[in-house]
Amino acid sequence: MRSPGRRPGRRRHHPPVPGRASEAWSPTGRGGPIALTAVMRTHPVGALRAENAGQTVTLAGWVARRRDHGGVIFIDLRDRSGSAQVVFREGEMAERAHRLRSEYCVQVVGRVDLRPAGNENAELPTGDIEVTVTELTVLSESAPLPFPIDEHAGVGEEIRLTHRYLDLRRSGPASVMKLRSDVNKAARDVLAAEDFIEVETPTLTRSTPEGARDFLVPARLRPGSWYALPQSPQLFKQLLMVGGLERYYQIARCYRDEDFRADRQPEFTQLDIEMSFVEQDDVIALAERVLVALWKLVGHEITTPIPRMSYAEAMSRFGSDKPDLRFGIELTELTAYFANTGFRVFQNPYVGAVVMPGGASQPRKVLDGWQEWAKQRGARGLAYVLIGEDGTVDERGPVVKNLSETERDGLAAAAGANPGDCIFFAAGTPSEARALLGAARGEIARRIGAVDESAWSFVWIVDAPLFESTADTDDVAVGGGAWTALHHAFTSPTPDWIDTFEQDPGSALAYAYDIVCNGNEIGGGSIRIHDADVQKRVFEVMGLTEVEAKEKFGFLLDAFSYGPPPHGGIAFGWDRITALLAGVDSIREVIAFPKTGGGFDPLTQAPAPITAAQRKEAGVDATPARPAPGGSAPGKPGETGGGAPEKPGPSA
RNA sequence: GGCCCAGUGGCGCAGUUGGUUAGCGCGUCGCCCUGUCACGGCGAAGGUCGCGGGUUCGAGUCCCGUCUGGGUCGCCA
Repeated sequence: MRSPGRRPGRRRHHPPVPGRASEAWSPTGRGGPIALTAVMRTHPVGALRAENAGQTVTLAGWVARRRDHGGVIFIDLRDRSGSAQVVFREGEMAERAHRLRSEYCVQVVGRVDLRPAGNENAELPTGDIEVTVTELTVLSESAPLPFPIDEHAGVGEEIRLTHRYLDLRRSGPASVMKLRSDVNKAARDVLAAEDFIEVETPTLTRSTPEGARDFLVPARLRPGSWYALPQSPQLFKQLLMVGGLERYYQIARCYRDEDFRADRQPEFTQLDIEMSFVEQDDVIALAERVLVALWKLVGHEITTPIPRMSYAEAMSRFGSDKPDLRFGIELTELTAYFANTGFRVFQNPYVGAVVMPGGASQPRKVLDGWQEWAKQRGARGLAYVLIGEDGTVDERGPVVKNLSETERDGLAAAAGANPGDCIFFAAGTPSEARALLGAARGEIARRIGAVDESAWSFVWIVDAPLFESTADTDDVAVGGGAWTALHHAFTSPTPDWIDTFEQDPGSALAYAYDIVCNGNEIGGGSIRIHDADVQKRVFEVMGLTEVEAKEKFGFLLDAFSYGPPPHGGIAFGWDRITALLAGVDSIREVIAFPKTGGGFDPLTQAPAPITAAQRKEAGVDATPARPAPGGSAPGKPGETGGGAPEKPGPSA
C-alpha cells in the first residue's frame, strides 16, 4: 500500500501497480505486524528483521524469484506479508532448490542470519537478513505462468482477469484488496459507533417499473414469473425505517443491466444508509464522518464541514452537477451580452463561454479537433474566438466575422479572457449548452494540465430540482404527466417548497444531496416523503393517479400507511470511492473478480449457455401464471413493482 | 446502438512504400556457475500475425465484414 499522504500523480494512464510487495504490509505500518502464523509457519516472511537473527523459523509461501549460482541458490520467498531471501547452501539442499520453479508453493525451515557484510539490500525491508534453509518441503508445484507475477512487467487486463488468482498474488492488486477491506472496516466502525444496525436485504426481489434494466431470474416454483435482482436496496431500507430500526446500513450489492464503462459494472457495491428522525443536515453530518474515516486511510484529512453548492450554482458556474473543483476554470454566461446580436447562432435562450488559457496558440488543426470533440458529444460544434497577444480579438476563426465591432471589443472582458486565450462558446438551451461547456471545461483542464492530481476536492451539491420536464428527458416517465422525478418519486421537496411545489414544479427543489469528489459523484441521497398527502401531491404532479400509484408502489404505500417516521438516507458508490482511494482509474481494479465491458467474466466464462433440462426446469419459457389467490400476487413482470432505486453515483 | 484505438510465440512489444526464412526483450526448457537480489553465461524450443472474405504476381502490412478487449457518446434511480 502506498504510504499515507502520497498518491502517484500519473494515475490516468497507468495500470495500477502501486507500491511493492515488500512495502505492502510493513510491520511498522498501521495495524502493526500481521499474524500470519500457524502450525505450518512461525513467522510472516515480510516481517523478518535483524532482531530475528539467530532464530530458527518455519516459513511458507511462494517462490517469487530464484537466483541459481550452482553452489549457492537464492530464492525470494513471498507470502502476503512480503518477501525475504532464503539461501540454499548445503549440497543436498542446493540440489533440491535447483529444481524449484516460479510460484512453487513451499515450506522451509531455516535459521535467520544477518547477511554477510556488504550484501545487505537496503531496498528491501527484509534486506538485512536471509534465511539459511535446512529443510525444504514442496507443498505444491506450479505450471509455467501465463504472465509474469513480477510487478515490473506490464500485463494486459484481459489476461490478468483470466487468471485473476495469479494477478492477486501481485503486490498492486493485493494491496488494493487489502485497502478495500480496510475501507469496509472503517465505515463499519463509524456506523457501529453511531448505533447503526447492519441488515441484509433480498437479492431476489421484484422488477421495478423505471430506472435501469433489471437482471431477471426465473422462478422455478412459479413458472412464468421472475425475480429481479435489486438495482439498489432503496425500497427495503425505507421499509426498515417503517419497521422502526431507525438506523440501517448495508454494504450492498446492486445490479443493473446496462452498458458498462470504466466506472460501471453489472454488479457493483453501495454503502447504503438510511436514518429515521433526521433532516438533511443530520445525514450530511453522518456521511461526512464516514468520508473522514475513509480518507484517513490514505492519510488525507478532510476538512469539515464539506462546502455545499446549490445545483443551480454548479450548473451555471461549472456546467455540471458534479463539478471537479480541483481547478478554477468557470463558465461565463453571455446571454445578455449577445442579447441583440446579429449572429444567428448566438440568438438562443442561452449563450455561454469558457476560456482556455493560452488557447490562442493552438494550431488550426487542434482547433478543428475541438469541433470533432464537440460533435462527438452531439453538439453541432464549438464556436471559438482567439484573443491576440495585444488583447484584441484575433481575426482568425469562423466566428469573428459574424460579430459586430462592439461585440468584439468587449468580448475578452465579458468572458474573462486574457491575451493569448481562446474563448469557446456554446449556445442553445441552458442545459445543453452548459453541459457542453462543462465538458469543455474539463477537457481544457486536462489539456493544459490544470488538474492537480494530488488534490482532493469535496463538495455537496444540494437543492437539485425536484422534477424535470418530461420534454427534457428520454426517460420513461413513471406517470403520464409533464413532470418526472429527477431523483426518485419518494424524494421530499425542501421545507421551502413542501407546501407549494405543484404551483411551479420546474422550480421546486428536492431535499436531496450528492457528494462529489474530484468531479466524481461518489454518493447521493435524499430526505424521503413520509406524509401521505405530500406523496399524493407529488404523484399528481407526475400525472400518477391513485390507482396507478397503488399498482406501481403498492406495498411501499401500504407500509407508509402505518405511521412511517420521517427518514432519509444516502448511498455511496463504494467501488468508485475505493478506486479513488487506491489511485486506480477503473473500478475493475477494486473488484476481486470483475467482468469485462461485455458483461463477461473471463475467469469463469460466465454467462454460459444452460442445458435444455435446466431451461425447462427453470420455467424460462413458461407462460405467466395467473394471479394467485389473495390479490397480492404479481401481474406481468414490469407492470408493477417498487419505486426507483437510490441515485447511484458514478459506480453506483 | 454510434465513434475512436488495439489484436503478431506464454507475456510485453517492433515490423518502413505490399516484396527473402516475421524480429526484439522477458519468460520457458537444457547445461554451466558459491554472494546474487529485475544475477550472469552458453544453447534450444516455441508464431494458423484474432477470424472470414477480397485486391494483388505477392498481404502481418491495403479494402470489406466479423469477433474480442479498452476508451468515449448514447444509455445508466
